[in-house]
Amino acid sequence: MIKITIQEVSEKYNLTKDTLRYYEKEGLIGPITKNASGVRDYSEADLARIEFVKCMRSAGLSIGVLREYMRLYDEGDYTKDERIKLLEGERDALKEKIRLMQDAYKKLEFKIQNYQKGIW
Amino acid sequence: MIKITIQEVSEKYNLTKDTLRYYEKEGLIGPITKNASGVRDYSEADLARIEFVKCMRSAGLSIGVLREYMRLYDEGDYTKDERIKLLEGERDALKEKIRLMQDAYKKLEFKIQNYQKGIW
DNA sequence: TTACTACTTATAGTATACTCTAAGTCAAGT
DNA sequence: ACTTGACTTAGAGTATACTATAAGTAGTAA
Repeated sequence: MIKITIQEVSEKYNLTKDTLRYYEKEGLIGPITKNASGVRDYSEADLARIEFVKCMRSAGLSIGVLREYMRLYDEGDYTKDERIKLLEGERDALKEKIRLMQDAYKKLEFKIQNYQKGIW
Repeated sequence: MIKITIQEVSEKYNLTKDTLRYYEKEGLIGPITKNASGVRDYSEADLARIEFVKCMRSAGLSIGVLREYMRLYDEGDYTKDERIKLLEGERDALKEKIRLMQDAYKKLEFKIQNYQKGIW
């Protein structure tokens, strides 16, 4: 009866079962359908959303922002513009973060290459 | 008598005074010399280190890693190889993080450009 | 001298994102 | 029937990085 268990999802995306339940509780994914015994059965759509959430979390988007985005989505089509604005804001913040990290990367690389000349 | 106050450093680097004292307590900077009244007076070398720490923090290097690096530095020249290894490790981790963020950036950009086609 | 402001310390509190524990349920194998 | 193992929940605990509070000191201006 159960097709995709939390165990399988956990292994596929390298997220702990606790994290998957936590994301669900926080409204980032799901609610996941459960069988008669209350056991979760993930759909393909659930998996696609998990992949998206994982990707965004790895880029530093907060739980709060992702929850807000999903909340807007659930509110209906009329929130589309607001959702796009939210995504644009996150995209711009991400761009700046990437810039800072690339700057740090260059500094680290220089420091490693010229270590003897460094102060610390 | 005092040349560079915590107030000035705070404004120059856009770090709160609390954060500057916190970094010092955690061994990331200083110890900063204090005048007879116990008030901090930052040197140019202190500032350079603060700038480095700020840059590395903005890239996500942890307090723990930066403390460890400074601890090794204080231990002496013989820790040089270990320090370089530490920096190389952080550089590689940073590279991977930049990759993940660029991936998320592209996904976000695509989602924004093709919003109507998206699922959420 | 008094008032004000900026500094000091130690310690407590907050935000974020998990991560773990306890107690219990359920289905399958022996 | 019993044991095993994976699932469930609610809620507590942890790690990281600040951030705020309280109580006190020191220097300056009126």
